[in-house]
Amino acid sequence: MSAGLATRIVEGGRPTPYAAEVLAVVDRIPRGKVMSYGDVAEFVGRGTGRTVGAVMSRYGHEVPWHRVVQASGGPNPASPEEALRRLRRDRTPMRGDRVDMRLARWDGRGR
DNA sequence: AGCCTGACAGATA
DNA sequence: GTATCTGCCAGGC
Repeated sequence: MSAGLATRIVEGGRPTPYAAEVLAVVDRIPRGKVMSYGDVAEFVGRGTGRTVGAVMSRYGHEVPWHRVVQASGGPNPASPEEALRRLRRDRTPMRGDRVDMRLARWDGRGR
């Protein structure tokens, strides 16, 4: 069985330049705001939601990972319960178990 | 250089 | 609301 991208995206345990850019953006998302995987890719200027997800699966623990959500507002699929707790703690605008993207989406400005 | 794998997203039924 | 399908692209092999 071969390792997936999530475990292969790094080399020598160090983030690739792309991974570092993704992490830098995620690290700046303010409390109460979120970005979708696709939003992060767009903001970084390369990659797609999939590649951002690959970075998050390997390095999520180093940043406010719960603030990266699905475009639908759905929480992090790896730890949805914990993600929801943290989002509520952040006072993120929610609609049930989904983030209200209209109110909570961060445009990358400020901070 | 080519193939493969994804913590995605939009379109469609 | 759900289920499929298709395009996407970085990175490891």
